[in-house]
Amino acid sequence: MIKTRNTKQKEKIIKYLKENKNKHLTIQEIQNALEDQIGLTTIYRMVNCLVEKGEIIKIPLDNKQGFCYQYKEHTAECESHYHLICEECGDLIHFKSDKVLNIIEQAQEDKKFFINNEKVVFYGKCKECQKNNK
Amino acid sequence: MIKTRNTKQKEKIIKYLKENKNKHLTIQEIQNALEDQIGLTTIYRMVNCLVEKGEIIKIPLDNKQGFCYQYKEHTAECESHYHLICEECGDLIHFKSDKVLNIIEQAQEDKKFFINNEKVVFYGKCKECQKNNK
DNA sequence: GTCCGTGCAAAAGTTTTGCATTTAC
DNA sequence: GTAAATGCAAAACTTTTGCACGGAC
Repeated sequence: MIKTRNTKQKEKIIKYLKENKNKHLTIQEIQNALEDQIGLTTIYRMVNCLVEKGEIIKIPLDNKQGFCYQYKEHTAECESHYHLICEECGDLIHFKSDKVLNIIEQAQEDKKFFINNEKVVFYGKCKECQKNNK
Repeated sequence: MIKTRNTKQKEKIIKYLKENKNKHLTIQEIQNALEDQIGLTTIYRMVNCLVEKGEIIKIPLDNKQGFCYQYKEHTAECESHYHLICEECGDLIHFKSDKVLNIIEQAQEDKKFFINNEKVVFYGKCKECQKNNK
């Protein structure tokens, strides 16, 4: 499914994703943000197309079913950021560490597995949730 | 939802999970494996209860909706294993690396985020799928 | 004019909930 | 006997599919 034509819907979805490169958006959030109600079907199709083309990443949510999406960052500033997802509140935090690169190399050597550098996820408990239930 | 009573269903589900500590099972796989058809509802409730009690982990699947579950390993042999999930075929591979511990410490320091050592996921492409589409 | 993209409705898949029945204690 | 666990049916939710219509080219 490769979308080649320029449509108003396509433009608006991509514009919104680009304006929110630092956020991880669910399909619902994308639809709610776009005032002139674009059909869910269209958003799903567009987003899946962008995932296939490698322009955005798809991250599974932990505490509920579904996924969130994020435009890939190509600036130096946001390079090599990883994801911390709180198992309790579902919050998604960016995390930078050059140590992950070593692991990526090791997986390549040990298992011949190619790790997608943009999609490394650590689940656990965020600062706030740690406070709340102790 | 705290299950306290001992029932046949509970016993069988836990027995099966324990016997398959090295596997990541979906709800469907658990149901199919247990000959005397235990209701899906019961399996969902039991599994969620075990997740809450911290006896098993819940890992989101990448290429389709849903989750898989695995009994926590407490033996030295399986300690500190992490997960490689193929974005293409959905295969889940175990991976050991002591380098992850450094990252866990760093997340604690930088972000005050407590990473669940049993739930570290690297998405990417497995050996076979790398071969298949080049 | 052709055919791709959209959006509605419907379907498919996963997980949760309500409720009557069964079972553990 | 009481309260908890089970399991069916139905609901809730997310995602996909079929199909007719509209718009891009």
